[in-house]
Amino acid sequence: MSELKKANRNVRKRILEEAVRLFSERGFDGTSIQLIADAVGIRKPSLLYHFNTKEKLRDEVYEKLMLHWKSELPKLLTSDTSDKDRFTSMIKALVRYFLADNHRSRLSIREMLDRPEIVRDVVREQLNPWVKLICEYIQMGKLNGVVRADVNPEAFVTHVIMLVLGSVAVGNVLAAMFDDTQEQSSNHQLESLVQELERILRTSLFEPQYLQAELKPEVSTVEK
Amino acid sequence: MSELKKANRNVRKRILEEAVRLFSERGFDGTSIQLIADAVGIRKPSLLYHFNTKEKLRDEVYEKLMLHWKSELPKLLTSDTSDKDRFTSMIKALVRYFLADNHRSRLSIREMLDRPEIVRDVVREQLNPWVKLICEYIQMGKLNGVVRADVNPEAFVTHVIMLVLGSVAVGNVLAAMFDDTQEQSSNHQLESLVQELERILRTSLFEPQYLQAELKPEVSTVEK
DNA sequence: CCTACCGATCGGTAGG
DNA sequence: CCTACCGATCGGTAGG
Repeated sequence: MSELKKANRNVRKRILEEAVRLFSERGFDGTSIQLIADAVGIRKPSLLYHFNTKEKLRDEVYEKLMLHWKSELPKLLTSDTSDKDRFTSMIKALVRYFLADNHRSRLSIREMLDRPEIVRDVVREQLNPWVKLICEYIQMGKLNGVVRADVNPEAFVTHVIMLVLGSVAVGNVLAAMFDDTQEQSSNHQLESLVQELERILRTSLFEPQYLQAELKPEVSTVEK
Repeated sequence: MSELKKANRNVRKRILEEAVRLFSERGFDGTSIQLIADAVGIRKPSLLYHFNTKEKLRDEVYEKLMLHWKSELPKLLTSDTSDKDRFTSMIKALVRYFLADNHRSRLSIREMLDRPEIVRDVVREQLNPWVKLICEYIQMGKLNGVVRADVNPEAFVTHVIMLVLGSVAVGNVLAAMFDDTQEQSSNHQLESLVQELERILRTSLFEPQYLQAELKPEVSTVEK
């Protein structure tokens, strides 16, 4: 019996993996459960045994996305480093997370486009306290003179997330504007995109005198 | 006969309008031609008389998106203002265009996610010369000492587009992170988002001594 | 611009 | 986890 349960859990896991991949590549409406079942190597009704409806599958896919931050944000924000380092490591964590698997960023953006009201509610309920804490740190940075006085903390944080998500999800599509030859190694493109992203954020957040290399690029862990 | 043609063109136009709206809200795969026909107030086969297939309709929707920049970019870039003003007015034009109708930004992002290879090719063919010109201006700005020496022109321009698209398309979804009460006027949210966007770009592009208010916010024309 | 109609595929169920 | 099957909807065509 425990054998069966373990086997079931493995199939469940594989269904979720293929769903993540296909939803991110083709969108929810562009992906039939038949297609997911084929990718896993099972029949459609078997998939529906694990996830009663297509909606349930979607919900679980996105739940997994949020779960990471619900557990990670508290850790990042309660570490006892200086404000400046804390903010820096926040951005690094963001970049690292989405860079490790670019399905995650595409999935996030698609969900914001497809179900804006639902994402609004989830984001508000789950992220609000942590994100407000970040803003308080930025405010403290202003008082310290580390952070520029004209920064709008809420809007700034929003743009940080937007830039990271955007760079990973569609960065190399937009960067094609500059290819005059054929497509070059998109990995190098993404790397310089992330480097410039960090420069932009660093420069626009901190007062000039604190502008040494707080945000060293660290893009070695590009994968998949 | 000319009466008929005029009537036909009006229906065609209305089909395109509803397609733009529905594709941007629900995505291509999430929008049936039946749904579009209903919105226009005609039958499905009538829609297919104007656009032989659903793909043709999609193509024309996105062609309209590109056409604007193919005609606008040359004008913006050949105006004889200073480099600094030129770059500033570029960003203003970007913001104004996408702010005027947020379907445009959602549509653009969706297409980048759904058909990355096709968008790559279109973007490379249509935008490459103009976007490279922008980079040359930034390079000149570096030599003048107006632009910061550590700017990566290509990556910077990519991020500019990403920030504008992202802010208009999903800005108020992300900004919900900060609502602790109910949803506040999302118009005000978007306004401060754009203002911070311009601050970030200005600060990270120009050398400090050229940092007066080149990019005055100008968000009064929010519509739809 | 319409009615009438098509095969294919959609998400999902019955029953084992 | 499977076979067999369901009604509904998909994009599209014939013909006027």
